[in-house]
Amino acid sequence: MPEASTAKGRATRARIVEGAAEVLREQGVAFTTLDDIRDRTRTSKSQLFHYFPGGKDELLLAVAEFEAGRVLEDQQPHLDCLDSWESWYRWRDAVVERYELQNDQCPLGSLFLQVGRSEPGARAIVAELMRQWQERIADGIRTLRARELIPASVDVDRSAAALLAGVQGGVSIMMSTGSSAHLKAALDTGIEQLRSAKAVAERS
Amino acid sequence: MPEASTAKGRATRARIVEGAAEVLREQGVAFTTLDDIRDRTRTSKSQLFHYFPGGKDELLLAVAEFEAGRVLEDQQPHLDCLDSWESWYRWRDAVVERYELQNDQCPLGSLFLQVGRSEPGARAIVAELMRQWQERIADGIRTLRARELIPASVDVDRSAAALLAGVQGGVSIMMSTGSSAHLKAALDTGIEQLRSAKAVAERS
DNA sequence: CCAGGACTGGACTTGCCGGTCCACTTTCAT
DNA sequence: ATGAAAGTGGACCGGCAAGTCCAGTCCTGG
Repeated sequence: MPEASTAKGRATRARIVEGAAEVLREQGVAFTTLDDIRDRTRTSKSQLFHYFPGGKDELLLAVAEFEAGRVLEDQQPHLDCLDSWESWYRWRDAVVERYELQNDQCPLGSLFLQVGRSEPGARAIVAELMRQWQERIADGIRTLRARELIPASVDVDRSAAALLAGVQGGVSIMMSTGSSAHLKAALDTGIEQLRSAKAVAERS
Repeated sequence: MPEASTAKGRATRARIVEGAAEVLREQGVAFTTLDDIRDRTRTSKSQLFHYFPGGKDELLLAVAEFEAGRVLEDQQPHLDCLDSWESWYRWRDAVVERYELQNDQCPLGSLFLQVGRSEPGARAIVAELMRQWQERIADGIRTLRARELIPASVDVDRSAAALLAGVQGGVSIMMSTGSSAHLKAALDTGIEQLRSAKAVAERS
């Protein structure tokens, strides 16, 4: 993978990835051709193959990486300070809003399915995103525990895993139904479970 | 959509759908051609188009319907009697086992992404499956409430929605990571939340 | 037994789309 | 300034897979 060595080249490469991401979100991987991407990014076939010698697969992989980065970036500010119940609800709102905006397109999900089997790289990208995301949530839960908002008995990693699963499921259900009800339900019950953990612990 | 009018015809149609489902699970929609399906089902192009005049899309839709049916069928016995904590854990085990077996293939997910945008029918199938599935879970929760294992204050529909979201997310994460940890975490914390609801209610 | 429709086989067409090629222009180091 | 390397444009190729066609064969009812 020959990295572009001039400023112009790097700009073109970036333009391709971002433009491709747009088109892919709009049309879905299955219905997007290199020509669509070429049109959108005002480039030519040779440029596409110049920057991505591995062809479409390599380009899709780059887009997947790009999109994966954005997922966390968008939540960064909220994920960074999950230290009070209010902050957890702010995060909740941010997640819901983010996915409501890009109504029924989960760029990563579809990208993964397209490249998935052939490229182990795609799996790695998604797996790594999940790992980081979950770690951030776990950090937030640990903060709560440090502040004694929840008891020490809470299984941090399992709670984080469950919460993440709820978000993923909420999003994927939203894609077929168009409604964010499940996403909200998952987030709300997940947070409430944490909040109620103290009560449960104290009673026993 | 001319339904086959002879026994032989119906058998062939069924063979096509079931065989196509197999191939699709094995290779993924993106990498499956009509010829693959033709080979597997020992049929010919003309038969494929005879039974599915709408071409590949129509066939994929039929497969989606078939797969959707199986999802609920497989859980039917457990979903039907969610009346004790033990039964909930049996259901949990059944779900985990089911998805661990078909390791990294969510037939519906990928089918949806392929046909999705073009055919509103695909959305409808998935949405309907979700609706029914959630309703079954909600029924189970209502049973618990009727037996006073959980307090009346529990929001049945929201809890069911959250649980379903957790399952969906757990499955989709499993597809990229290969691990069922998230699915288990989501199911376990979901059920535990129900169990602890009584404690929380009594304390307040 | 014999029409007529249901069903089957597979060769053929068609168009799309990933990928290649090469001629050309721009950039930049010396 | 100049030539090599980087970057760009777009015509072209070739294969693949969806979809068509028609010539059959097999049921079924009368």
